[in-house]
Amino acid sequence: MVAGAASLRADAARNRELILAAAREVFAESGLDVSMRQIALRAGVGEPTLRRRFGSKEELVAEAFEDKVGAYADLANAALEAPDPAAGFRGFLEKVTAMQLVDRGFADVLTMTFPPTMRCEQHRRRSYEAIERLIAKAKDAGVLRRDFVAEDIVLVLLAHAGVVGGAGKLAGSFSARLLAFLFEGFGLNAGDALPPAPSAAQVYRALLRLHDDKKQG
Amino acid sequence: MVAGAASLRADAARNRELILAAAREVFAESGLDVSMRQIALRAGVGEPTLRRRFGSKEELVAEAFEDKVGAYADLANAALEAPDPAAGFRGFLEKVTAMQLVDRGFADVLTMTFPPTMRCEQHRRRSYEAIERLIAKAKDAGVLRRDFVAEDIVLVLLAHAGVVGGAGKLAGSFSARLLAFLFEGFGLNAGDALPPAPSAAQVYRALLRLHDDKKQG
DNA sequence: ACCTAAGTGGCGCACATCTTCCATTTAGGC
DNA sequence: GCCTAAATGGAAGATGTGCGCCACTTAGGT
Repeated sequence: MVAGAASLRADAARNRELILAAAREVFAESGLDVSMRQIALRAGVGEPTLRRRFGSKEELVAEAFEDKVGAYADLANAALEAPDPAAGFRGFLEKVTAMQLVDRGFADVLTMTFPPTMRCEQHRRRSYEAIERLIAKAKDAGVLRRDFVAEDIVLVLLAHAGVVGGAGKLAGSFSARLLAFLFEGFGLNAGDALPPAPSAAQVYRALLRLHDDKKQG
Repeated sequence: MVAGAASLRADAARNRELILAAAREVFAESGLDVSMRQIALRAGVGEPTLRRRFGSKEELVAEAFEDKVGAYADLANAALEAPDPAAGFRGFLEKVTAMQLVDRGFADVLTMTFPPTMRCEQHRRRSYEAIERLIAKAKDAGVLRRDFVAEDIVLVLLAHAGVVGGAGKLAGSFSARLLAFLFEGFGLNAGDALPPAPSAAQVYRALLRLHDDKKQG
């Protein structure tokens, strides 16, 4: 087979893909804190099989999200092509946070680092270079405050992950509002109107739901 | 005894306080995701004793943080007295986020809600009223954007909790920088310089450390 | 068709957590 | 000082998790 580990028997390779697909599903729904057993169950294979293919959860996570981290790096590079530096920079953050919004596992992956040998980490480094150039371009165009640094992107991803992880059904609403505040703080397109805020009752219910989740797991 | 549950034998009441003190310590260090056993161990009591006094972790958390949530509400009210509305509002958020910074458990507590009967929740409601007035005052003084709402405070607390929870040793640095960006986005004291950013290498190590933490537990 | 090695998963082990039961201990009114 | 009811924690059950053994199955070259 073209992909994956070298010289794997056909049925084994198929199971490997089943596992990766299942892992992507489960991680997206429930974040990275799921048991290997749940993933094996979803994939329809036994636990030992999962463990044989992926020695640790770290390996599984890295491989399951390799494509998405690659897409993340591609996004950063694509943003460099945008004619308007402000729109490019802003669009990049909007797209990335949207990915965090629909994949709780990916939100976590974006805020960790892997051993440098993994492809995931190489994508991350590739993205870093693009991001630095993206920032420089925006600064040169005068649309981004000059004391902004590439590490602030990590700050954004951490803050956004915290919001989407804790806001339950209001994640989308809070996400858009956080971005609006931050864009304003970054010096991008000053004076824009905020997206609508949730009501106090909605917030109360959303935080109560989060609380119930913690009780269960 | 004056405090706590009614008509508890002296030794039982003492153990109750030991448990609360231990819980505050452990929660502050490691967040709310610690086992009841660890808390019992730290308190020097058996698990069944802990469970008898506090039927669920929810109760224990609520009581352990009651004072801090009360202090939070007091902060909001005290901020109303500040002569400068901008400084009052800003100082409130700085103090609250500082509390999140030194107490990982409190950071989580601030972003959940409890059943309305608990004192914790009553403090939260008290704080909500003060915050609404604080916001109105700042808006009237023209130092806060008019589309800001009280629910955005929750947004700040969620985002900040995400940052301090995920940044490891860089929590302080990231915290200050996030606040600076948000204050700018809120329309407070425009044009301030940012606090210094961490280096790329520091960020890499901090996120690697977070990653190791996840591997362990 | 057959045979061998790769692949598989049921089963059991070790460990951590939450929960309950009950024999022992101890506080504090008398 | 005694005696009772309150309080305690060791021990054991139930569940969920990571891990390894080993007999069974099956792919795929011959």
